[in-house]
Amino acid sequence: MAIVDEMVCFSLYSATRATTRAYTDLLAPWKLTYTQYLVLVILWNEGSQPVRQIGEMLQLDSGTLSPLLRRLESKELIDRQRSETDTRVVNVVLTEPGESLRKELAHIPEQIACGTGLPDIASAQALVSSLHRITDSMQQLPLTDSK
Amino acid sequence: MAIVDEMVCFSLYSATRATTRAYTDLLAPWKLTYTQYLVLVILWNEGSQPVRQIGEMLQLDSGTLSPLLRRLESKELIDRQRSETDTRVVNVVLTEPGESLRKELAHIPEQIACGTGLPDIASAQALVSSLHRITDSMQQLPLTDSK
DNA sequence: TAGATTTAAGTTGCGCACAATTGAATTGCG
DNA sequence: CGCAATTCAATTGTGCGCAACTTAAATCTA
Repeated sequence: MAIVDEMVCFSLYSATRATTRAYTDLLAPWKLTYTQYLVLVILWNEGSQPVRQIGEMLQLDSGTLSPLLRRLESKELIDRQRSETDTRVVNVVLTEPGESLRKELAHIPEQIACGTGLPDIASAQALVSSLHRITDSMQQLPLTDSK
Repeated sequence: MAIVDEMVCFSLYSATRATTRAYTDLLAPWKLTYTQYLVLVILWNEGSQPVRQIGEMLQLDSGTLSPLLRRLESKELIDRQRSETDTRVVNVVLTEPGESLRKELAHIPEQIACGTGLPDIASAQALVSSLHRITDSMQQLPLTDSK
């Protein structure tokens, strides 16, 4: 293997940047980034969530999320409400404009669907499960620090 | 489709970050990033290249490459030599330490190979071609700006 | 050949990704 | 109960990715 695997990683890297650019273009009229969009998708689908939950779903830490949420807040798409039962926790809540953005952005999944160029659902699902396997197995790398 | 496709993009995004983290861990003893490693791989395999060529191969512009090359230069792994025939062009050349790093990092592709968890070359190649298709088709998105 | 266009590399600025640290609050345990 | 350990969010600092712009040089063209 070896060379092929470096190709796997590089083509992953390329494909991700290409899709992120596509989202960037689609989201440009709203000046949203792909990651900001992902947070909104979570809130639309799952309702209000603590920062920690969002971080768990997206595998992002507060170092990424805190400033990102600040930006969404300054766009008035979300509110941050400190929990009363546990004041360490900050709950992220959609504002009314954030809620109504859902319909406005409803066209995006479809556009991305075309963008992938995948022929059918089956091949998309096959790809997804293949990618999940890589993600899992990469996360379990032993780190046999070899120097 | 729609939801599945957002899943394709998100699992791409996750898999890429997982592999990048794996490279980061493997490269930590040398304090190199994945992108810096990619530049070195190009130089090892293709020899000295102008910045523009490297950018074409990695699909990165000078806004990313210039500071990255500066860092590789300050580590004394590369030299930047302005072309004599066309003084706009800067040729990136491996130094002796940069050259010899090749053997020192020869274990990495294998480690990554294990990390992917892919069963055989055939499935790796299938994945790569699937990813290439996505990259190409994403890059050709019409951008029918819909607002 | 002179001037316009194009090209190469660099710079600036912004946002994400992530490691490391901080500070405050809660939980667990003796 | 009281203190140590843990948890949550935020902050700081570094590097990448990319858009927009700058500068200098080469090329094209009238």
